[in-house]
Amino acid sequence: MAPLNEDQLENIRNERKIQIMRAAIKVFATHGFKLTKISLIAKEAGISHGLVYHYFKSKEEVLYDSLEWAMELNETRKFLTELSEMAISPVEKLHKFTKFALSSSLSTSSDIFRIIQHLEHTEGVPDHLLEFTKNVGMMYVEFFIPIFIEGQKAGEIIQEDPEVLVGIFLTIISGVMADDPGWWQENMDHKIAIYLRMLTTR
Amino acid sequence: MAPLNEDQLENIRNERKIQIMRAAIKVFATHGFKLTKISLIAKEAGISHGLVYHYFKSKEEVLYDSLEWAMELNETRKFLTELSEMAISPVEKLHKFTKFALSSSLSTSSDIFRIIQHLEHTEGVPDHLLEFTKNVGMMYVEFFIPIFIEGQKAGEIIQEDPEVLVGIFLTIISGVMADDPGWWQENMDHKIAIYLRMLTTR
Amino acid sequence: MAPLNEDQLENIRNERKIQIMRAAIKVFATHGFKLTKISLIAKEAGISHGLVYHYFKSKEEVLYDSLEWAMELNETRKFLTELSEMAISPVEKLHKFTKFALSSSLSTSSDIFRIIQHLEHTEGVPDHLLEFTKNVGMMYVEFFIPIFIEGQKAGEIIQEDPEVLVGIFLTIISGVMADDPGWWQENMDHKIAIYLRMLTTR
Amino acid sequence: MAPLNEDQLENIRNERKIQIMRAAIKVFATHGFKLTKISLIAKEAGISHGLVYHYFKSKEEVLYDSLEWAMELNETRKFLTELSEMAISPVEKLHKFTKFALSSSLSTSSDIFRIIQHLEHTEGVPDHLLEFTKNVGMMYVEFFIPIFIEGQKAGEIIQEDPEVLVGIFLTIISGVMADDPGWWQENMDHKIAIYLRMLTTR
DNA sequence: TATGAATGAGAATTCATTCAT
DNA sequence: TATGAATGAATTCTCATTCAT
Repeated sequence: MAPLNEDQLENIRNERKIQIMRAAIKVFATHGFKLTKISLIAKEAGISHGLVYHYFKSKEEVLYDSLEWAMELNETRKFLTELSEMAISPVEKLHKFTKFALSSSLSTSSDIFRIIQHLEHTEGVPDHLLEFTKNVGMMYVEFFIPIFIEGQKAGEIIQEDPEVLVGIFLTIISGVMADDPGWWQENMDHKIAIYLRMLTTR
Repeated sequence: MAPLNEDQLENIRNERKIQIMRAAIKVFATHGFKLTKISLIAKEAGISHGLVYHYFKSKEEVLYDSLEWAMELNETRKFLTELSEMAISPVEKLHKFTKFALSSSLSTSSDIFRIIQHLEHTEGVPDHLLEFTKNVGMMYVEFFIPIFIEGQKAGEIIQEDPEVLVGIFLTIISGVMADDPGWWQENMDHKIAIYLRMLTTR
Repeated sequence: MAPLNEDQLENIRNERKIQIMRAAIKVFATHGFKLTKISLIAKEAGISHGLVYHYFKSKEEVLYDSLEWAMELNETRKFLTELSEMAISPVEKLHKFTKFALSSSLSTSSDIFRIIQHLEHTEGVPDHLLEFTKNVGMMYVEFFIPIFIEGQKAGEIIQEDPEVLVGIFLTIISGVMADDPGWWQENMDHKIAIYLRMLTTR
Repeated sequence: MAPLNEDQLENIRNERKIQIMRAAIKVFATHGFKLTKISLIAKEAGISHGLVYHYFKSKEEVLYDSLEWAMELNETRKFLTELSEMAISPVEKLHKFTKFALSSSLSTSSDIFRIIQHLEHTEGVPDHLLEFTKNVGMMYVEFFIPIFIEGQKAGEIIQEDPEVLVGIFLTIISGVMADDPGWWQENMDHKIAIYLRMLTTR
């Protein structure tokens, strides 16, 4: 067999990396940074722990690269894009988003959420990671502000400072996702409807 | 010189123990069980790490005793009692409670909340601690159910299964307290008012 | 470069384990369980203390596995088998055994003896270890009873309850091995001959 | 009441010291030096652990002083003196001594034995303690040599180098005392009689 | 003289990281 | 690229010793 050419090698390398990062995201989300053992990531990825250090310099780099990678292919971002293009009312958009956030507890996107929340409450997080988390938060806010304004224009959403409303809307979702998403799984639509009453006119 | 008499010793012992437990609650709330270092509790309490083991058998006992102690003097419990006796409407009670929960972020009561949430999401927590956390949760639910029913009778609160309403009300507060209480400090009354709209009739 | 193949790894692993167990037996024999420091075993084995935990879960497991391993290759057991097949008189067998036991003071077999005695006089030894020690003791008794009976039939050994005789014979050897085997090295045959007079007719 | 005079104070002081030393001998005999906790001695003596340090500089001094004290009032020494004055045959003396040694397992004298044996097998024992142990050993040897010679003259004891015989006699007793005195308690006279057969003519 | 509170050195164990193969 | 052997820093817990009262 001819030796693999560089591109192919690069591909293999990338796939290995992705395999590790996918595992890392999952494990970091469950245990947080400090309590995540490299050996657990390795096990989850089905490789030896030594190999992790061929692709990443340190545990911290595993985290950082994994987050970056996860954000790039982020389903949430995709979901937001799709959402923005849907022909439904603003409040229906909020409903859909909330449902997505709470029900996707097993997907990468909620894992990212959880990791970022961990980081925000952790001391000694390196600057570039902190900045990263801020940016992610900002992305959401900037996405929802126009939707809220639109909702207010349509008379669906109450007349309050949109930033405050988005803030309430997102901190609560974020808190709930981190705290007890399980509770919401049953009768989710109904519960979300109640939840959104705080924002809607009648 | 005569040794200290029994009362004096008892006092020192009690005060030291409380001093340690107060520190422990704070540190456990910040870092969770596993990541809390005894040395940090000791530092926070201003004593040597060895002394902690003079008063407690193990890190786990520090946690358990501290939680028990904190629950006994629990401001939340006291607050609930006072609240139940106030001559205000049910919704106003919910408002007051929410405000108390979110504003007391620097006090012991929110620390307890946070610790218990940590424990609930942690594997390998010993049974007696798990039971403890369940009981605390139950206490809140049982306190609020009657208030919601009363509110529904008065036409202030929407006609939904009270258990579901209490569930939403408490999971959100709990999640928010654990996640980002800081955000709520500014303009708290206003934000709470919006928050409660999800429960209230118009 | 290719990683080591499975056989090579298995070899390294086994050799290291044996290297550690050999060191452990020696150190446990000298200091007993509690006072044996893992760091000392590691030093004796020429490795870092961390590596011990790569091969064993805990100090207790080091002890247990080492004993098990030592018993399997146990020279004493081998010696007993050989002894039983020798064409010599029962009393000569006792002589040979005693000599073996006392002269092998620097070998693994007396170390095992010593460790087991330590364990028998120690509180809080886990059950599986206790059982282990009992079995070893029983093995010896069961081996010697027939030899004593044979000696009695041949008129070489005095007519007393064989169990009592074996008991005296073994407790003394065991005590002496643990206490002061050095004293016996000089003129051993002569001393043993005197020792055995307590059992023999004339 | 008049204050106690100096002699009385000295007496109290001495009694306290003795109370501690008595406890210490017992505990050291059971656990050996390193594993003996000062707190356990204190408990056994019914005092606080702090008080031990009023009477002794260190754990080591507790051991040394206790041994010295125990040797001075030593029942064994007394027993030896009495024994030497008894109007019985040398072999009967050996029998009586053996019985005393093995049956006094609950008395101070066997505790001393055990402690000394511990020390002999322990590294890093300070010189003055080592010397002490040697002297004790010598005392026994010197006491028994004449008895053996007398026994040989009387034709009761076999014609061998008395030093060797005393050596065998004492190392075995010492070993057995340390190892498993319990086994001998039942039918002791009978067992001792067998034991002494190794020394006696027929 | 007496107590037990307080300290800190030392030992078991875990785990990120490096390295030989 | 891949493995897991090897190291050592960090953390929990114990206990001799000191000290305030």
